[in-house]
This record gives sequence, C-alpha cells and structure tokens, in this order.
Amino acid sequence: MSKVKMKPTEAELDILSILWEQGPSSVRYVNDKLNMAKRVGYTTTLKQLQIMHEKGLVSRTSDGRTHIYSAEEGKEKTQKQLLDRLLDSAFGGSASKLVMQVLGSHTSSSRELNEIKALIKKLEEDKL
Amino acid sequence: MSKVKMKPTEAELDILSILWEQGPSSVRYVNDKLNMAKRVGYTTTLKQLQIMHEKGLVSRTSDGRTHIYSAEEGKEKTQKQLLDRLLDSAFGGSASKLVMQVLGSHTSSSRELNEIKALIKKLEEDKL
DNA sequence: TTGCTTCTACGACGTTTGTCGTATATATTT
DNA sequence: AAATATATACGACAAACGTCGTAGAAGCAA
Repeated sequence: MSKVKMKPTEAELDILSILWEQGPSSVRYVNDKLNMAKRVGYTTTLKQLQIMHEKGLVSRTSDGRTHIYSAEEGKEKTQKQLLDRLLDSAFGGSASKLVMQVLGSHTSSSRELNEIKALIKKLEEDKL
Repeated sequence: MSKVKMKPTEAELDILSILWEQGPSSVRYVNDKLNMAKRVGYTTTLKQLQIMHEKGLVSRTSDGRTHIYSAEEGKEKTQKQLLDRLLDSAFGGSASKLVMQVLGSHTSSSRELNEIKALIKKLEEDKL
C-alpha cells in the first residue's frame, strides 16, 4: 500500500545493489550474482524478490514465464535514506563528523579526493 | 564469549548514544532519556542493558543496589564499524561516493568544511 | 512421450529484535 | 510496622528476517 518509507533490510539491500548496477534482471541472474559473495539458495532469492515486490521496493514485468525485476527507488534516494539514519543514530546528526571518520579510515584515490575538494569549493561558493 | 564483532542493533545504538554522551548511567537515567524521543517501558530498557552486558557491549558496576552501565567500546570504533557496513552494502565500498552524498545533502558550517579540507590536505601529503 | 530442467508460488521454521508482565528483594515514606 | 516506590531478574511473546523445501506449471531434450 504505502509506497513511502520502506527501508530495505540488509539482504534486500544486497539485492538492490545488484539491480542498481545491472538494471532489470531475472531471479536467476540476481541469485547468481549473490552467490559470488555468499551461498544462497535460488528460492531464497526468489522469495526475497517477491516480498520486495509486495513492499514496492521493486517492480516487475514478465518475459515469457520468467519475471524481470527492477529497483523501484533510485540508488541515490535509498543511499540518502540509509545515510540519514546512520547520521542520526550514530553521529548525532553531524555530517562533518561522519565525513572525517570515513575519510580517515579509508583510502581514497587522488582523483576521488579532488572530486570531494571540488564539491566543497562549490558548497563554499554557494554559501556566499 | 568473543568480545569482537558485536554489532549493535538499532535499539542498542540508541542506548549507546546516551551512554556516549552522558557517560556511566543508571537504567533509570537511560530510560528517561530514551523516553524523550520514544515511549519505552522501564523493564524494556533494563532488559536491553542486561543483554548488552552479556554481549559485552557495556560494562557495569554497582552503586548500592542499582547498576551503573558504561559503554565498553569507544564511540569511534563503533561508528567506524557501522560506517564500514553501510559503505560496503550501499556504496559498493567507495568512500568518496559516500562522502559526496552526505556532503551534498546536509549543510555543514564553514568551520566544518575547513576541517574536512585540512584532513584532505593531510591525506594528500601523506600520499607523496 | 517421457523425462529433465527451470520457472513461480507458498508454506514452514529457526533466529533475532524489541517489548513487557510478573516475581522478588530492597529502600523509602507515612 | 505497613504501605509504597524502585531495583533486578527472568520468562514469554509477537513481529520481522532470512532460509529453504516442496509442489506444480511450463519449456526443452532424448
């Protein structure tokens, strides 16, 4: 019913990641991809996708007798939702604290750092 | 037994936040604090803390007959753990993507942006 | 046509999470 | 002392999660 506020679980997020990366996919494909990281039965993935469909997390169309699933919400929107939740629950709402933490403990390429610098510059200019 | 790898649940994280902010606290205090955001019964909080104690997430001492609980792991370590999880599951491991997302959708003060810039500069220098 | 493979559908089940109620012991108040 | 308030301990339970087995339809191969 309510399309809003559906936060994906861990397992659902794994599936969404695949759909985001690959686009509309069959259960078979999703399950194969999942099994590269973790052993999961086919019917498990099927059931998961069926539930996600009920929840409105994914839509589906038919190709013959097989179903093709697509992520309903965009990647960015879901990422933002999850990030907001973490930001709130673990970082007291301070975005910069979170950024410092993640930048400090993960290596980023020079190119990535440059992108971030560019974004900051843009943010500072907008502020004026 | 294993003290490691104990990832807190949502409810546990709410409690940890309070302990981080306040330091060692009684069940009563934690419950009162919790109830500012959400109605939760006293025994619920008590049970939660008891379980967290079993898991090793918190330690406790006695003050008369009341127990005083303290967060066992530091704030930073737990934050890192949760962030790693999200980074992995929702951002494909790209720290910069996550940073861009959070900086782009949350306002940060000039001072905070400066801190981030300083950190980036430091990271770039270390890279040479 | 008879079998083997590959779908979907659906029910079942063990765990984890979050929530409380009740029992019981210890203080505190009147 | 009796009544009230406040602690801990512990069991129970519903809902959510993740997992899979089995059944049955549809397609493919011998």
